[in-house]
Amino acid sequence: MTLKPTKTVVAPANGTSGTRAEPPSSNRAARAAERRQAIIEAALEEFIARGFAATRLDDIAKRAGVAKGTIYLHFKDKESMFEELVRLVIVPVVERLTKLPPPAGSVRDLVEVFASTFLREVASTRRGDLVRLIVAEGPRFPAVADFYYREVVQRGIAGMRALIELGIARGEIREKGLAKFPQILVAPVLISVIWQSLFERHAPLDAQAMLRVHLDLIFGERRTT
Amino acid sequence: MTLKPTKTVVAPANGTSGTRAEPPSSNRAARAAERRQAIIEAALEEFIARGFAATRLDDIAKRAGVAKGTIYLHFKDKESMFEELVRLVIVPVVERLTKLPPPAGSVRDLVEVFASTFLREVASTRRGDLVRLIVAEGPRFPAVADFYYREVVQRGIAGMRALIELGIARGEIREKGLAKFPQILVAPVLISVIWQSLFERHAPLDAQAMLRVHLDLIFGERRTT
Amino acid sequence: MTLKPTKTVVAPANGTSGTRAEPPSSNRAARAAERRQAIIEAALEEFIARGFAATRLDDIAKRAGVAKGTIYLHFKDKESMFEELVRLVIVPVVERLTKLPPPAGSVRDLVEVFASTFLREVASTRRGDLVRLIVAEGPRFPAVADFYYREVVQRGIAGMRALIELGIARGEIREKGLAKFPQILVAPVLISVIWQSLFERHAPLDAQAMLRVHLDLIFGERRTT
Amino acid sequence: MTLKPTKTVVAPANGTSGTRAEPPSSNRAARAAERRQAIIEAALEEFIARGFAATRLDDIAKRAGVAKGTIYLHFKDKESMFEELVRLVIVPVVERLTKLPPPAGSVRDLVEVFASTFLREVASTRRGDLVRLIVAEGPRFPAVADFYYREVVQRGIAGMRALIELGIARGEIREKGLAKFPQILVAPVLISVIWQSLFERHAPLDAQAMLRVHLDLIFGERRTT
DNA sequence: TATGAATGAGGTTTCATTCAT
DNA sequence: TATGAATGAAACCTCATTCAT
Repeated sequence: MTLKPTKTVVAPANGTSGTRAEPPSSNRAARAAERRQAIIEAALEEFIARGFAATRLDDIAKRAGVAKGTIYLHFKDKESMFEELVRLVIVPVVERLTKLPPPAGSVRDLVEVFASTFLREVASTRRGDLVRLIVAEGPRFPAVADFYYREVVQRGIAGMRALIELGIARGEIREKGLAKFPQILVAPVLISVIWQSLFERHAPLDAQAMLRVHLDLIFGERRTT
Repeated sequence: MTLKPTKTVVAPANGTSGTRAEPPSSNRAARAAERRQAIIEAALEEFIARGFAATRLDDIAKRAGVAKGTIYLHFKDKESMFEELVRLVIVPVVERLTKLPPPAGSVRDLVEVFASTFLREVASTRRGDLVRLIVAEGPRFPAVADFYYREVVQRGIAGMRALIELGIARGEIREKGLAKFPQILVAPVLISVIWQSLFERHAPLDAQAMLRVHLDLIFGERRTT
Repeated sequence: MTLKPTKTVVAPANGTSGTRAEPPSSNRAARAAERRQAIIEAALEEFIARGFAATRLDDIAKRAGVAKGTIYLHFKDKESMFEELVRLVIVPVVERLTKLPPPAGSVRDLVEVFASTFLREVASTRRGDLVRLIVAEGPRFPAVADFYYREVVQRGIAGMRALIELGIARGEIREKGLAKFPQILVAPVLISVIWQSLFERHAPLDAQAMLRVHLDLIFGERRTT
Repeated sequence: MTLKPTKTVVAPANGTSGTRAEPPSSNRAARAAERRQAIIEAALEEFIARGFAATRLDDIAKRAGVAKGTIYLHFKDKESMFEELVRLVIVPVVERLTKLPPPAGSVRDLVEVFASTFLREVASTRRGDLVRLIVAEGPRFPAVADFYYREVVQRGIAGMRALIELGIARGEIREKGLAKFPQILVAPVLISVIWQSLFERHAPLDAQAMLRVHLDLIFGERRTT
């Protein structure tokens, strides 16, 4: 449950840090941090691809380019690796989103910018699959579901609700009941994420377009596109 | 929870229940069908509770009250049992839903009846978890995802689209873009299902109420409650 | 801690039970019991030869002629196998010893018969090594030490004390303090057991002769050898 | 196998404790010897507490306050560390005991002083557990058993035998057979050591008192306490 | 048809040992 | 000399699958 703040290893003076498989970087601590990062990324890929139970630590190690034992220098066991992983990936996303919008312009613009950013940065990336992973494993990992609820869902709902109430107050939103169910606002975004994972090859979905239609429903049709 | 379309197992009239000391049914074929049904139900419970990989055939057998070997008399292996299971559970639901609506009254009424039925019969039952199970395991079981897409999603989308177009034609629905994204119509329902599984203990969600608000968005506020 | 009374599988009607590696005996239960017995014997050998930690379940399985998994059909894990093993081996020995002596003749004769029996049946057999095993692993297996104390040591001490007091009352034993330390009576026996395990190849020890000298010390020299 | 009493580690008189910030000793050699001693003590504790196989070098290192790698600067590997350890601990004890008694007074006094000293210095200290450790690991470490036999047992037996023969010659000991089995003389001491390790919490044993009773058996009851 | 004991491949985890720093 | 991150062989244990009864 402790958060292990990713060992904010300040990139060593030489600029050669960063991407994987780099030649031996400056000091030991930095190399360790690199390995850790490689493990995290590899684990995320594997967990997303196979789910928790079907993921083999062997594969994670191989993908990360480390020995199996090395994983245990960074994580207590498979289970806590999974839980910590979710935190490690979610936290920076949440941080970015919370400090995002300089609240200017109409509520609709605000929502649209926000949702578009989310779609761009989450829905169509590995992090989108993470959402599906949480949906999939949540019931078996209450700690993960709890964390996700507290850090993402609850805050998200609260933020949406504030926006909706602002919209209602300003007359941008007609449907007053919406304030009770901010989930409706983000429903299509979640649908997009899941759709991409499961049905993209059957029928691609233009998430951005769908989002605009949804916002039209809420805010009324746009005059100027 | 009991699913049994199979209920056509009405005990045939012969009294030859003889061979051993079993209480309920009569001939071998019937007993086999019963066992099969028990296995299906047990497997569904277990798969939903733990996911595919973490489910043990041992537990399924125990829950079904049969020996482990018996499972292999009915299913080739764990994987095909899972795939077949999804079909077995989905098919009757789809059948029921397709022959549902005596198409009378307004489109909104139609949608509302339909969605309410769905919420009642699916979202708040074991079958709701099945949806989450498919979301969870879909990527590892393309056959399942494909089947689900063909049988449920595609038809559902088509049906929704027809309804939406009818609504637009009749003037009940203003937002014409909706016909391109019928997903929006069902988005809150899916949200409900997922919410129940993951966050119910944090914050219960009144799915029916949320649905009404959503329909208000689409059809305009109801005059008479 | 439960004792699992060795599944007193009454030897099947045919006399072909018993020693290992027998061709498939009558019924399944019997075969299972045979396997169980083979595992117990193999485990005892291995634990004695290597100690708890250094013993590999793989080797036990190999020696017992079963697959690794089979062990887990009979024992929860390595640790409880070890603990149960000690019980399984000790119980019958204790039973035999407790119902042993038809109390006739002098105390010395009684003690000598008893101790000789013990030396013959325990000290110079695999069961002697078991004593050393318990000495070795006792501190890490309090449950084993406790069981051994309750079942063997405490009873043994009590029995010895009764004998000693009888000897004192009859005038066979002069040293009255002995009743407070019955351990002295059995000390040479234990020494023998340990000596055999460790130093036999350096200098063999005639346990029976040593025992006689020790008894001479206690009861006074024998008139007739 | 090298023996290094090393206790010549008296800090040399130079004050050049400089290089880093260590409190106690002065030059490199001295610091190394200190570390070595710390490792030895830590290892002894751990081996006694857990046995050879279950002891982790990690724990030894931690307890000794050195890094894991440092151990390998002093010992070839775990196994030879164990063997060397036994020697290192036993040698000084043997030395002390061999040069102990200025042989004066009765044989009984001699034996009593000797055994009491042993009980005080060995049986009730960490070194007592070492005896149990040797009993436990002896069969797997012939080198250890051999060494122990040569250095301790053989000498001890010889010494005891000499004393016993002296006692017999002087008429202090009646039982002539004792000379053939000096083991009897020390049996209660060994019993004490083992008893302390295994059963002390069940029933404490007054080793000194037991020893006196035993000596009374051999030498006849004491007239004057 | 039904059983469940038996199997053994394969997974997670530990830990003695090495080696670049 | 000392470190401790990294390794990977090897241990324990699980569980899908088989097959004699």
